[in-house]
Amino acid sequence: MARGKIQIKRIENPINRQVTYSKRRKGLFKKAQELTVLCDVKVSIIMFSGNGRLHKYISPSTTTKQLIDEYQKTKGIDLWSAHYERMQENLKNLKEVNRGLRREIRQRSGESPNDLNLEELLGLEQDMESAAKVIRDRKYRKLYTQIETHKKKKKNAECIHGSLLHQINAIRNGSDPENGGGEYGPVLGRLNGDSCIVFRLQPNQPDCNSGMGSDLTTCFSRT
Amino acid sequence: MARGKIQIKRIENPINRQVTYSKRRKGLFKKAQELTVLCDVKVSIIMFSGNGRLHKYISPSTTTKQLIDEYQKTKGIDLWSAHYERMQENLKNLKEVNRGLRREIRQRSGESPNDLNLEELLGLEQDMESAAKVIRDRKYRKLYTQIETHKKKKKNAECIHGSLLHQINAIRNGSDPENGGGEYGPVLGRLNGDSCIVFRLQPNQPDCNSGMGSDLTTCFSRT
DNA sequence: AACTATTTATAAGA
DNA sequence: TTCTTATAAATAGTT
Repeated sequence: MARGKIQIKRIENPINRQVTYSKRRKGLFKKAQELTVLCDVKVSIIMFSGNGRLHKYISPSTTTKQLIDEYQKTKGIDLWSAHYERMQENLKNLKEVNRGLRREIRQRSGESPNDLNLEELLGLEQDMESAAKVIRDRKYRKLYTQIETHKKKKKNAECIHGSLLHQINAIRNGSDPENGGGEYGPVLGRLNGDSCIVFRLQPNQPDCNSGMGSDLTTCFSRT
Repeated sequence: MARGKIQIKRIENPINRQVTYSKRRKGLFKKAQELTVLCDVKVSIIMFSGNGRLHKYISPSTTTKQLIDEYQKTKGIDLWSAHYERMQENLKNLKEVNRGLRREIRQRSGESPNDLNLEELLGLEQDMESAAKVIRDRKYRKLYTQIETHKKKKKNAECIHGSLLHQINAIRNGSDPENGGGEYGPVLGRLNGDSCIVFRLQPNQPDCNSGMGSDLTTCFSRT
C-alpha cells in the first residue's frame, strides 16, 4: 500500500514474508486496540505463523480465556466435545449400572416394589436360600475358629502359669544354679500375642500343645 | 483518519459508535484476510460488542475450534479444567459407589471373599432371613392370587356353560317367547375377560359365585 | 450506503 | 529489526 501496489497472494521470499508479517501484525493489533477503545468492544486475536509461532492480542478489559469461554457459550459449541461426550457417556452408563445394582439389592432385601413375577420370585428365593446357606456355613466356620483360638489361648496361659509355678517351686527348693535370685527372666512368654515360648523348663511340665496341632502356639515344654 | 483526525477514545454517540464499529470491523477483517494470504498465517478474531453481539473472523484453512485448541495446547492452559475436573470427580464417586454396591451384592450372594467378621456375618444372616421371609410371603401371595384367578375363570366358564345348556333346553321345550329361534343373543359372557354377565336366566341355574366373594366376577344367575 | 478529503498503513529501500 | 518515504488503503464526517 505504498511505494507500489501489491497482489494479495502468498509472499514466497521467507525474509520478506517475515518482515511483512511483523509490520502487518503490528498494524492489525493497533487497529484492534483502537476498535476496543473507540467502540467499547472486546477483541481476541490469535495467530499462528507458518512455522508455528503464536501471537495474540486481547483487549485490556478481559482475558483470552474469558473471551473464548464466552464465545463457546454463545455459539453453543463444546470445543471439548470429544473428551466431554466420552465422559458423559461413561457417566450415563455408570448411573445405569448403579440403578441396576441398587434394584438388585432392593430385591434381595425384600424392599423392592412388587415388580417380580412368580418365576422371578421363585428364582430369587432359591438364590437367597443358597446364599444364606453359604453365609451360615461361613458363620459356623468362624465360630469354630474363634472357639479354637480361645482354647489355644487358654492352653497357652495355663502353660505359662504352670512354668511360673514350677520356677517358684525350684527357687524355694534352693534356686536354679544358672540364674540368680527370684527373677522371671527365663520365662519368655507373650500373653497377648499368639505364641508362648518358654525355654529351660523342667521335664514334669504339662504338655502345652496337647489336643491340637497348632503352629501358631509354640510351647517348648522340655529343654 | 479522514476528514479530520479523531481521538482514540470511546465514541459516546451510540449511532456513530455502531457505524464506526461496522466500518472498522470490516477493515480489521480485511487486514486479517490479507495477512492470512500474504504471510501464510492462521488468524482467529473473536469480538464481542458492548451489547453482547458476537463477530468473528477465521482464516479459511482452519476453524476457530482448531485454533483455540492449538492455542490452548501451546499455552499449556486447560481452559476447561473446571468442567473436566468436576466430571472426573463425579465419575470417581460413581465408581466408588458402584464398587460398594457390587460388594454388598456379593456379600448377599455368598460370593464375597471371606472378609466379614463374625458380627457382620450374624447381621447379614439376620438381614437375609428377614428378606427371605418377605420374598417367601410375596411368593405365597402371588401363588394364592394365581389360584384364585384360575378358580374364578373356571367358575365363569361353568356359569356360561350352564346358561347355554339351559337355553338349549328352553328352545327344545318350545322356545322363549321374547326371542325368536335358536339365537344365542341373551348370553353376554366374556370368556377371556374377568367378568361373566349373563342376563335373563331361569331360576334353576347353579350359583356361579358360590365359594368366593369376588367383586371382579359378576354373574347374575336370576333375572 | 456512498462520497471524499484526509489520515493512516505500509512496500520497498536503506 | 527499525527508519524513511512515496504511495495505497482506510476511514471520519458528510450527504
